[in-house]
Amino acid sequence: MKTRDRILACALELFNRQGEPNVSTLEIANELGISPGNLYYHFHGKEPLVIGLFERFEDELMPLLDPPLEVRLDAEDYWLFLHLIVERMSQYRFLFQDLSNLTGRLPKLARGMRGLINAVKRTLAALLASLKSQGLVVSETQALGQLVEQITLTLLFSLDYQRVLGREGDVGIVVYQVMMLVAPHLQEPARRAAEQLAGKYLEV
Amino acid sequence: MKTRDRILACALELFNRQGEPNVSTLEIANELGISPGNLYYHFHGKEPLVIGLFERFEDELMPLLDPPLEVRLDAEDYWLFLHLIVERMSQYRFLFQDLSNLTGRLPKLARGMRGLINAVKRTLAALLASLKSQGLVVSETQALGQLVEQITLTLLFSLDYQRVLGREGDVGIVVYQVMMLVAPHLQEPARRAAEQLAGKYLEV
DNA sequence: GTCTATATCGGGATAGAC
DNA sequence: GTCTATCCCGATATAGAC
Repeated sequence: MKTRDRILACALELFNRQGEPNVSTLEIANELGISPGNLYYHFHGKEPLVIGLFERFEDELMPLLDPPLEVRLDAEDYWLFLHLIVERMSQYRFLFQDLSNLTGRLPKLARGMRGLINAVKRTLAALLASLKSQGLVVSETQALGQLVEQITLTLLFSLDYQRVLGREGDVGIVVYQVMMLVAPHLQEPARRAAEQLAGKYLEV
Repeated sequence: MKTRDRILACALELFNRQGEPNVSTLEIANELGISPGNLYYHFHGKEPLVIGLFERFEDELMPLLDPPLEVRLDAEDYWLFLHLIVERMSQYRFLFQDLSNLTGRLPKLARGMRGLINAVKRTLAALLASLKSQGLVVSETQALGQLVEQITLTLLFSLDYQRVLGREGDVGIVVYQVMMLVAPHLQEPARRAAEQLAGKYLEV
């Protein structure tokens, strides 16, 4: 494994554990057992490091956003889709712990993040539209647009929310929250099923 | 106005504008036209400053959380209540821009914040229960519990969300989002009314 | 590519005069 | 209470040897 990659991996680990603002380049170098100068040779500071990690995240997430919309999909596909996204986000959770700061400090990151978020929203909307066309979803288009916003907000901040409350954040609770968010918009048989299934997610 | 209060006011201003991590005590002193030493005399660093501001926020918010539950209140009271809370939060928005970091760094703040959040949740739940007892709200208790969580999450992070998206965050959009969150749980006449009224909030 | 050593810089902290 | 003048420290940056 190349040093460059080891640095990225180690930085990700430390950022996730302690929060990006609380990790210095020196700390990363020490943890890896290399010199600060060496780290600087590969990455000129923390910013390129963060950008590098974000690009990885982007590369890993984008493929998940291709919606297989051809055939009829049901609510369960929706949950699976959400689960995959949340899973991936939690691997790079430091990006979302300090979202405001990071995007404020790094305009490049801000642009990239906005692009990603929009891609996620498009996919969410497409999936919802598909459910609606099958009669599984009943609400108006306006309400569904707002629902997409709510889901996105929840995806971005739910782990933070859990952390602030002192619960340790796990992936399951995010999926649970989103399911409960969608449930009121579902037609009655599917609705109850969703609420039941959501409960299962909490226990895991 | 005493120096101590001027410091607090100025710090609040700068924190809100630039984000707490991006403001140094030196900067605050310069802005005020006093010396760093003087500032240090009043507040030994940024932490007591942040705590001081939080305590003010607490004092201002708590009175709003006394729910006047005696008489029948309708959905409109709910919106007003939300509006007041959001308004107050936006005056201390720096607290929420870096919630994770701040609560991570300052355990005292974390405790206080959790207390406040719980108080808000209790009030939200009480109001919803009141609406339900009048038949205005139809959903199950489980769903309502989850709704309270969602509203709280939205209150805490919606401004952040707007900022990340590049829209400048205003108070109206938060109220709008929360209203749309509650709407699906309302009985039909009230529901449509809520969605209509919500639209108005966007234009302001 | 990697190391050691040093330079630079900014924020936080503190002493002592007024 | 307020100022000036330091000091300390950690983080970033960079030069030059291996």
